[in-house]
Amino acid sequence: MTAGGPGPADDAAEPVAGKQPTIKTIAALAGVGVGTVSRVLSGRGYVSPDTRVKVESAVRDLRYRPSAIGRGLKEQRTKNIGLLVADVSNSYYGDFAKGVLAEARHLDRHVVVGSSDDDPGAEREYIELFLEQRVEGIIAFPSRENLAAWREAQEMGVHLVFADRVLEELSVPSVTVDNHDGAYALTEYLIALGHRRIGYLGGPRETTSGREREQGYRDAHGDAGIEVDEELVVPSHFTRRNAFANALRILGAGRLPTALVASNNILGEAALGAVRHLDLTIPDDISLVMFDDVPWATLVSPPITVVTQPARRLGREAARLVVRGAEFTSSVLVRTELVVRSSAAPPRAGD
Amino acid sequence: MTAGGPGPADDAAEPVAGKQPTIKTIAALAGVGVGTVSRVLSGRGYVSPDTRVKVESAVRDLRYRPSAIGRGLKEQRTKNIGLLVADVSNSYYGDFAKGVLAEARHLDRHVVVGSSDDDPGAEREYIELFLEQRVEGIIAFPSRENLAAWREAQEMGVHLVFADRVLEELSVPSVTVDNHDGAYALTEYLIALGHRRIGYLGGPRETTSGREREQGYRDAHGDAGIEVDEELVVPSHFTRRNAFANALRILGAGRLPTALVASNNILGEAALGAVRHLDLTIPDDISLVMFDDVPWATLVSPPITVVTQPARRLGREAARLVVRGAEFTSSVLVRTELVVRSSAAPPRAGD
DNA sequence: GTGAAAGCGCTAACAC
DNA sequence: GTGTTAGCGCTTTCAC
Repeated sequence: MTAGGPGPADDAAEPVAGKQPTIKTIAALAGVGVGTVSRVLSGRGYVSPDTRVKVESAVRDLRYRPSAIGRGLKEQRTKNIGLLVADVSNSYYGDFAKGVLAEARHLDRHVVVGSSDDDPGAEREYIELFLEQRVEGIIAFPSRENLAAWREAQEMGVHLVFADRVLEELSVPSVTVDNHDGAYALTEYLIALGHRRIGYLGGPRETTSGREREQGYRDAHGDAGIEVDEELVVPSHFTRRNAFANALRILGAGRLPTALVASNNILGEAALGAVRHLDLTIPDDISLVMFDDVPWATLVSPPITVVTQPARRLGREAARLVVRGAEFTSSVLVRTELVVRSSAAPPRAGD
Repeated sequence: MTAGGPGPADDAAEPVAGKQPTIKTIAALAGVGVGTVSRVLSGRGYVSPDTRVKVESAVRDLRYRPSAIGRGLKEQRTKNIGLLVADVSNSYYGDFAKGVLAEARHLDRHVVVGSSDDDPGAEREYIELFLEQRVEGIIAFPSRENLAAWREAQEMGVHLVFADRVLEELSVPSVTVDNHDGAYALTEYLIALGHRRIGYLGGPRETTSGREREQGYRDAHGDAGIEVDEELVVPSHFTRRNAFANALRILGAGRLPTALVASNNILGEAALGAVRHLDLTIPDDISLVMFDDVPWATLVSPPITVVTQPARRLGREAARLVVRGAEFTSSVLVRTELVVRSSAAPPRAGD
């Protein structure tokens, strides 16, 4: 730092591979006690300017970095938070993670990430791991299969924040969008265009978000006095293969629906793929709308009408809540927004 | 575990919020010494079956989880590795991260993630943070601005693995694709179709990958005896706004190129957006090919011809290398693969 | 104002 | 076989 540029040799103060200086090393070099070094570093307590300078220069010379492990042991907690998503490569989770990371950095926290691939076993392992790491909190898209594990984590005093869905048995703060509202808006929009046979490619009914969205779809029908054709309502897992097969199933129903609602980005991708596969034209043969405003929604033609979830913002909120150790009552619920583009049109006469 | 189901009260053995049992607690409950508990848990050394049972049951009763902090302090290292990407929400990095996480889990490692947004300052902070955390290794997409910091990390004995690009001054193992080859294949393919005015929307020339890809584009021209029109070669940062502006710049050049190569997914997205913005038709008005086989490449019409990078596999390899503490000479270089779809066609007669 | 020392949870060396 | 103990790096209390 003093000389500017990577000058080859100052003295004998070069750090050696694998041997990191400890606070004791610094104390010795500065000719003071370890307590003093600690005081200088933390800024707590008084040190004479003279001593301070000596310590600081020793710190620089040896490129000393206090060990988070040593500190963590003493303070009985880390500044780490665990983030558990279903699939890091899904851009929705990616956006969410981005929000978490940004806020975490801001709050001087570090994020250990797990990707469970929707496998409850993997989820469980990650919970266990986070607990062993003594993380300060965990942000997760939880599955009910691990209810007991989540409860235990909570009882151990780990701050929990759930995202997207909720486990009703547990009083855990959450960040979610208004799922019912979003699905309702999408469906209502299609109904207003004149559609009466609307397919619904939904998420698993095991999650609250899956159920809420489906209910939104159903309520939009009910409020318009339209009956839902159960053949057109298909819950699906979020794997690409599964989603594609289920999309085909809807499109292969007795009579082709005139419109289709996909309840997240993976399902939307599958729906679009299936539509293409069957050589159908959007919106002439079928209208398509979906949850999540992914980058490709405006790249395809026609651009897709969507309901957006502010994933990044939800991530930021989650990080804030988890660090604060917020109560259940501080849960964040944000509204979705309908973005109308060109993938839906009135059904053809005769349909 | 014994009773199955979350039975309300066994005894007084319920864990209390915030107070986690330590090895000493277990030892006391089992009526043995802490060393014995440690031996049972680690499986090293002998313990009588009798004692083992007592310890194990105490562990279960108290839901004891050994503290990674305590262990880390003693063993002078953690099982954490740092992963530093430019943008977690970019699906390329997401895929890469997925590979890293999968392999890390397999190797019993945990991953602390940072997202630098291509900001060298943020990158530096993350390096610092990883070092304080005493991570075992770091996987990163490095920027040359932090050469000194990376060197220092290496000197401290932290295992480094670079991805995508390389810092030539440092002898660090890397996982990369054959950048030159990929860009060459893309360009050569266009030339074979008859194109002579091919635009190139590339990455920053500061990175080795940016330079190598551009050189591939140039060499394909050279080998075909075609001169490159410098006006058509535009390096760009990977921000969406920047990329879009640069794409427009190429498409607004003196004479419209008949084809365009985008050197990664963000640039491809921008290129496609710009093409749409100008109301050009692919491939009639212009052919478009790109690096990275993103999900949307087959969702748009016509589907885009790409060169694929096996991001997930690269992530796995990176994790393996970093845990092994591999040498520079174990660097992994994988070939790209040209996937021909329908976004390129011979130029129109007269162009 | 500063040094010495205890103790956080764990492992490993050593004594029994 | 098993208990005891030292010590990992740090913070903090308590004498001086």
